[in-house]
Amino acid sequence: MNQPDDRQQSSQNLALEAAVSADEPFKLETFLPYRLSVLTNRISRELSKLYQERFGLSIPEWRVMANLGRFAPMSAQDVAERSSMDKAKVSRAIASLQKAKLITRDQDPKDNRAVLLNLSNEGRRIYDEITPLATEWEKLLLQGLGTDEARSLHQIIDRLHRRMDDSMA
Amino acid sequence: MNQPDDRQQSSQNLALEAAVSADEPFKLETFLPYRLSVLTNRISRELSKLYQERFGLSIPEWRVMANLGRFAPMSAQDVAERSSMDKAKVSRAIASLQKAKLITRDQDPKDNRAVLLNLSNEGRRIYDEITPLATEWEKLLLQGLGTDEARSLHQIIDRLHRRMDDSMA
DNA sequence: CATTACTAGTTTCATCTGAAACTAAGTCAA
DNA sequence: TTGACTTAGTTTCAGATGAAACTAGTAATG
Repeated sequence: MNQPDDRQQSSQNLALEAAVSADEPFKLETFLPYRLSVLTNRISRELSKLYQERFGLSIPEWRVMANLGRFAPMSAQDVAERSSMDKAKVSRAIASLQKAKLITRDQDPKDNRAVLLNLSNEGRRIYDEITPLATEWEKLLLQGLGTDEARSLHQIIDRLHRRMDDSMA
Repeated sequence: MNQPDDRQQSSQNLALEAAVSADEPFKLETFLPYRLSVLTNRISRELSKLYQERFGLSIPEWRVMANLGRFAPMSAQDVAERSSMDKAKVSRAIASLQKAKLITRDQDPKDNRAVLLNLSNEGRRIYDEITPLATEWEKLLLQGLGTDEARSLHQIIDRLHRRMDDSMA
């Protein structure tokens, strides 16, 4: 009746276990990439309401604007790098932002392939409207943490990025 | 062409700004939801190679398997809740896993709408092959952090989830 | 029981997505 | 110069996505 379950052998049988926990069951609920992903998607979904519902901006569109608001003039390539979005996505976001007249697109005099992106006046107006809301939202979220933890989180993110740079890719 | 941009003051001026004032420019590069999203997408993309390239599993498919490996038998609904994926996505992942014979799908005797999901033998075999690799990968990633930081990160994730539960949605 | 409301899971639809092909422009080297 | 190579950005294509409609079964109320 009781089917033998040999997939997880009791550790007595395995005197020579490697230290690396081959017999420990995999715990999804503490698997960090998974946890990060669940949390982040949740946060993104919620936050995106802020600019989707009220301003009709998609996430990629908002990201382009957010980058331009801070670093314009930039090329599409610059935006893609800074935002970790692929260039097709950036290209599409740029196209629709231009159609909505929220950004301007001028030829780069130094490189005829490239394009100089800026927020339009209207784009800047919207940017100036969204950013305080975003900041406010973030502040609300971070009230779940102590300032030490918030700082710590930033540091951890830095370190994980560095780790990815070095050893994971 | 080049409009003067008086909204974004050159950063030298800002060293002494009051902490929270409304006139501080929005700093995308320290905006936490954005940073989390960039990092997480990067991690997910990289990690997913582990089960995509070698086992042909998509991210949703692997998530379903990971949940079943740990908590089966479960309904599709259970999986959706646990993994924070919407039910359509789960449904599609289940369909393709069943086609690949990696899971079994039985009627729940207590509720004819619901379905009892389990890993098949083959599914379990693959699960048992992937999980040590995933664990290993995670360990590699976490070598960027001290154990204190890793623990702290888990706690921070918990707190942010709680914060979302309470006040953000 | 009926009627109504709800839940599990699937399907449809319009949109979004990433990868790769593509166009056009710049660079390099002989 | 020319040709080979690289880069910026767009487009194409096949597949993935989320929202909402839908089907079928369950629960709650009278």
